[in-house]
Amino acid sequence: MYSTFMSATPKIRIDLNSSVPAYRQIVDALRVLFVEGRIRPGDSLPSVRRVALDLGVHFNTVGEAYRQLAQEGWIDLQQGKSAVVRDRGLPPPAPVEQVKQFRARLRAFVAEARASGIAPAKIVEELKSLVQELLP
Amino acid sequence: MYSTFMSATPKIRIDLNSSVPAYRQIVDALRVLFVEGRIRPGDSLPSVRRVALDLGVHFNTVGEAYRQLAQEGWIDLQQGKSAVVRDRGLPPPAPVEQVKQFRARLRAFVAEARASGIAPAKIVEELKSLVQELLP
DNA sequence: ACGTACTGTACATATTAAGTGTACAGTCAT
DNA sequence: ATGACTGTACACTTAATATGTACAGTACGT
Repeated sequence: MYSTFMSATPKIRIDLNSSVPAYRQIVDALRVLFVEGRIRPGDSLPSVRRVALDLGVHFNTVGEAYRQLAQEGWIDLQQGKSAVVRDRGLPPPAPVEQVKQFRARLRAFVAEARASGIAPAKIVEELKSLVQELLP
Repeated sequence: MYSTFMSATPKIRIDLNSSVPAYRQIVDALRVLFVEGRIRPGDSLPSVRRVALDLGVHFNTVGEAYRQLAQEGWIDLQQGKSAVVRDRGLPPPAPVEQVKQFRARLRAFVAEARASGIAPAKIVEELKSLVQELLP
């Protein structure tokens, strides 16, 4: 029988000094891997204790992140088994209100970057790079 | 004597149901106005009570936002006077580490948008729009 | 069948962050 | 001086986050 394994334990990094809570950083980091296809349906995630050890947080913190991801439809959780990535079809199209909110938050984000001294040229570079990845 | 006045009270909007705290939403919204030059050095901000009333929060919450902005060098605060926007030269160039962090957070942000059902085309549109504003 | 070692989970507690209420102190115009 | 406006300080409540500990399901070897 083939063993279920993860395509190399995904390495994520969080900043314990950040003002954004650890469990949300974990959710964000894993969601990036899902969206970008670096972890795929059928793969399983490392255990909450393993991740907790790697990141330096309590395993319940990771558990909360996993539950959040389950609620978003990214993974299936079942007690005793490891968390497995699930095939989450296309999400329903977002309402316009949410698009507006996205625009506002994006602006705030870029403004913060500019304010912190990141050169506009650098920012443009990053934005363009993302555009490239999204187009094809 | 000329009255000190704000170039039309800047209207900002926050989401009281959001998971990001109100005072930080206020900081973010005002910083956008500063960075984009919609509020300029010499202008004064509406009082903490005025803003609080508009947004539906307590004035101490606004006060905390103002103090944060003062610390970032955007405004001068003095008891008894209204908050006045200050000329904050160019920020010192950000270290590479911070640029990396910007990239990561930007990715997380876009991933969240995609996951929530915002069409990639829409996202690209917004990104390009920002690039346009940053280039000239 | 049983034990062992691994999964995620539930819940009480501790800690920290965020928001509020109220009183205060400075500025300015009248 | 007085009144009406500024921001501020601090005690307090509430909510969010993180942890500690005990539990329950699953897989696998014996």
